[in-house]
Amino acid sequence: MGVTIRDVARRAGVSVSTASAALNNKPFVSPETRERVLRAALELDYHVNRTARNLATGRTYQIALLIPASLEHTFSATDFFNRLVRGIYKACGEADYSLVLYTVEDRTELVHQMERWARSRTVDGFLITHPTWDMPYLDVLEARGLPYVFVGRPPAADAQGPGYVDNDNVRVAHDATEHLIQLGHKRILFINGPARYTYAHDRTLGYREALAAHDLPINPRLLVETELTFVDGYRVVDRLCEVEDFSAVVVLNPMQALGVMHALARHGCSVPDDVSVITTDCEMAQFMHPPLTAVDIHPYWLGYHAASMLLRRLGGEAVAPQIIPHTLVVRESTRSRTAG
Amino acid sequence: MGVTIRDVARRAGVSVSTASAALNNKPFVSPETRERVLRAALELDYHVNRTARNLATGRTYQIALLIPASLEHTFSATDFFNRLVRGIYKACGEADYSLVLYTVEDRTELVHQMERWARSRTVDGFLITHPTWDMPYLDVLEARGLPYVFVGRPPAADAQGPGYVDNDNVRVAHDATEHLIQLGHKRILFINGPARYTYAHDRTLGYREALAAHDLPINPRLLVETELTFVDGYRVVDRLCEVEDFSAVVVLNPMQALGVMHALARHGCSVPDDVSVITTDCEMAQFMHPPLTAVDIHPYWLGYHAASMLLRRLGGEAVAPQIIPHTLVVRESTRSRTAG
DNA sequence: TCGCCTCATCGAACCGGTTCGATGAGGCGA
DNA sequence: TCGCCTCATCGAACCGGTTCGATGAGGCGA
Repeated sequence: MGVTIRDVARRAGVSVSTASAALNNKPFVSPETRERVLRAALELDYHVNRTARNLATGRTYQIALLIPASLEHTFSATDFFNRLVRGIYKACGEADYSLVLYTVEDRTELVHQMERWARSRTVDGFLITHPTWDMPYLDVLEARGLPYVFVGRPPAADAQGPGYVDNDNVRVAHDATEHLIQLGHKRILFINGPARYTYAHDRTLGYREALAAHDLPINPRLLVETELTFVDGYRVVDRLCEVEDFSAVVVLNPMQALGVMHALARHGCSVPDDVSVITTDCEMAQFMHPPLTAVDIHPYWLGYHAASMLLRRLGGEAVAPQIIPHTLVVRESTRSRTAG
Repeated sequence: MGVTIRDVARRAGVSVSTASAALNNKPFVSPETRERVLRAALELDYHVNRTARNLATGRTYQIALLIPASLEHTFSATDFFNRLVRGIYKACGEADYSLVLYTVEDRTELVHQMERWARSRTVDGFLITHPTWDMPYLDVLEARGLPYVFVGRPPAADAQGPGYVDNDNVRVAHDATEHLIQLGHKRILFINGPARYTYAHDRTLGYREALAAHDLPINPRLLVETELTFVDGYRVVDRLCEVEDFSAVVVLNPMQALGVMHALARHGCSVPDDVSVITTDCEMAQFMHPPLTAVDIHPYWLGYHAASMLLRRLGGEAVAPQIIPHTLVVRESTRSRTAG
């Protein structure tokens, strides 16, 4: 069945250790010997047994993507996860790494499960999305010396910490808000994600900064934190429509945005005639009625660079945080306050 | 760093082979010895090194999910892929298997890439979605003796073949069409997926059967095969609106359906007042204007049972094809032809 | 009491690589 | 010509498990 390195060595007339050295491009192998070994490998259709190599080197050439269970349903309806995974996959493929998927149904099980994953040594490192302020399972990774990189800014984002790739979420929220202010909007509802995510903190900051820069008052009742589902977005607008006055909504999650659109429609508010709406981009956004103005946070590149960063760390390199630029895509859901 | 089975054996005062036997629940170990070994393992916090076990047993306890590249963008916008993966993941977790993601950007590279995957022996078996009539890369798997299971009916679906899990696509299309016929529709546009997928063949059959059962004529111009994107759905309706007369559309893919909805809107056709539309279910469907009537094909269970089947095959069991029942979810996009 | 059988345990080989100290051929300078 | 140095190659150990034939203690019947 299997051609082993011993077969290759025999055919090339060298020892196993020399064959190994030749196949791994060690510098001290003579050109003729290397040539002979490589030809023998080719003739025998030899390919390294990864399991054996893993055991000998102590590395698995696999990384895990850890998906917080609480996001499973959120992921379902938007393409953030898919674009992220494609980026990660691309980076892994380039380095001949495999991508393993890890998730856990019950968040309270996460520390326990993380211990099992860490002990099993199935992967060389972890990619962790949506960092929160409290991540007790990181202790497990630290204790076992398993590297990890965040997609999103971790709580303690110092240069010494683990690497991360993120958008500048202060500016993401700032630019979305600024876009509406430029259109003449003054009362802007900001629907944020749950406070447990670090990005929610940053986005609140960006929203406040944009308003402050134009000397606009901040109405705390127009600053709402809620979960990331359709129903949560719907409820916020449904509740505030009657009691608060606003002409625009910043809702930087597509599922929430969908809920917002429906609540507005139910209350007889037309988008963008009565209320402008801006969200983060997903494939669906361009097909909505009306097509949604959005900030594209480029999940593919978040994934690609996060994976690349983790692979560099596995190679022993020091890494610095990396910021992926976002872009504003103006479509038809935002309109000048004074016009039509 | 690592506690090995030799440490456990020493502490328990037995040989390594006895320790291994005890830890693996072999029947010939005496109860007292087993007890001593397990206690030693617990005290030392021993856990098997999977890589070493893999090398010794020749198994990796990992399976791969192969995603056809051509579907990447389709997956992005619907939750089929996410639900499928969650089901697969669940089954893997129960058996302590890991899930590895495989895809390839360029379909012509697939055979070549499959050879690399097969040779690397990173996984014990493959889960393959969206089988087509021609899958040359299967020869690679056969040659290497790597088991695989399909999500979807393979071309030669005999009992001896590899296992598969699928909906009954004849009935899926039949039931969708029948639902419209029951509402009084007679001219029903059927937008199918590309003919290269086996399911497209089955669904055409179901559509034809439903019409035939009610002695309704089949207009070949109302039977269209096209790719699975928004634009494809849009184009079909955009083209046919002017030249063909139909009062309902069966479009069993959410992205195509979205395109259909937009094309109908652009041509001034109201759903469901002028045209009824039925699709396959995704989270988005319930949030559309109007909420879409849909056939739920239960991707979670497709994934769960396909993975379970593959794991059973890896355990040496023979497996039989399995059909996941679909369910009709009536919402507001289908309406009686004579009413309102 | 002796011989045989059963069965729990053991030791060594093995899975297929990598690593590292030892070896020895060849070239150089004196 | 001799001794030393360089460097390509080699052999053995190792990674951490599993497997399988060998072993030997204990119990049984004659």
